[in-house]
Amino acid sequence: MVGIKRGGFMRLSTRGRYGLKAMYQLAIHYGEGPIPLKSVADRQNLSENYLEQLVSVLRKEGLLNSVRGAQGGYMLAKPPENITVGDILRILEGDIAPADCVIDGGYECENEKSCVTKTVWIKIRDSIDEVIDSITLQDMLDKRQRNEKNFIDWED
Amino acid sequence: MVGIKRGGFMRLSTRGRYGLKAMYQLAIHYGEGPIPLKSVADRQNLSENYLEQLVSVLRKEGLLNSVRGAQGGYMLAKPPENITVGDILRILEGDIAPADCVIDGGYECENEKSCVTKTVWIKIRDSIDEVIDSITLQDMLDKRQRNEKNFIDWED
DNA sequence: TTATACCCTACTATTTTTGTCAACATTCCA
DNA sequence: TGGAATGTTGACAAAAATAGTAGGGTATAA
Repeated sequence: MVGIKRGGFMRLSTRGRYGLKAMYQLAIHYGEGPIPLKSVADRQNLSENYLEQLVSVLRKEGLLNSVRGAQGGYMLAKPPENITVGDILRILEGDIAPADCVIDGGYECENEKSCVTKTVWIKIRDSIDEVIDSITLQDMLDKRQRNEKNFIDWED
Repeated sequence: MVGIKRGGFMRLSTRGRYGLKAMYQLAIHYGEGPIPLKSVADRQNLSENYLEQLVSVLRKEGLLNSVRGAQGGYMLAKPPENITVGDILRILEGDIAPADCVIDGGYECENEKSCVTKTVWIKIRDSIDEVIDSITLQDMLDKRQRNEKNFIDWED
């Protein structure tokens, strides 16, 4: 079984996972001015340096604004209802693509028109797209509201 | 951008991709007796040794039967309509899991009950499950039938 | 008895992931 | 005005996963 075992399937990397958690946390504090990344990293026990790399990309792509210096930090560049999970994941992880041949403008295999497995990858891709594009940060905040009874501090 | 760039997202490894292609090819020849793996590997320009590792797992899990010796080969252990894409991918790639915390019996994070990002991973997982469990090899054969005008030899 | 083909295990090269580290720039506040 | 807080950037590196390669063994048909 060497070279065969595998941890999982369709897994997101930490980039997407940490990134979404960070964005969610910033959404909770939307409207409160800049939030230092250190507070986000501490809460979630992540490397601040590593998270910084992710957040930096989100800023360049226009999802976050930053304020430098003391009392600075990061904040959402748009209201939570205008940012979807898909926006975040695509920036951090790239396009959704079970296989190369379903990336727009990407590699195409020789038998493009009749490739049957490709139709499977497309269905998978479309179904993921539908889910992540339909959930906004505001939806997540609403969900949190409904969970308030079980609320645990570190989520904020 | 160092350490930041990434090829894609929710990508299958070659294990799942090659494995499904191989199973599809064997489905095409279902009922014709054992098909040598070499013919499958040649058609798809894959390493026979590598494909053998994948196919070996599929056999152990009961999706394939094998016949050793000259004129031997592999064949589906069940009719194509009784084998789903999900059966194949789960055997080769493991359980579907955008994140560890959504694997049954797997790791659970501290704030289990109120974790909002987890609900996102669950929705993604369920939507993939629904797609791959609903497509059988027979469905893929039917699709091929409808594509017959564009039919290209190597797909067989 | 020989060629064909499955069976099994070990090894390795490459790529991706997941960070670390250090130097620097900007801003606030005492 | 100076230092502490904070964002900005790029180089580097350890660890894990992926994608094979290699080669010997075993069973069977012809």
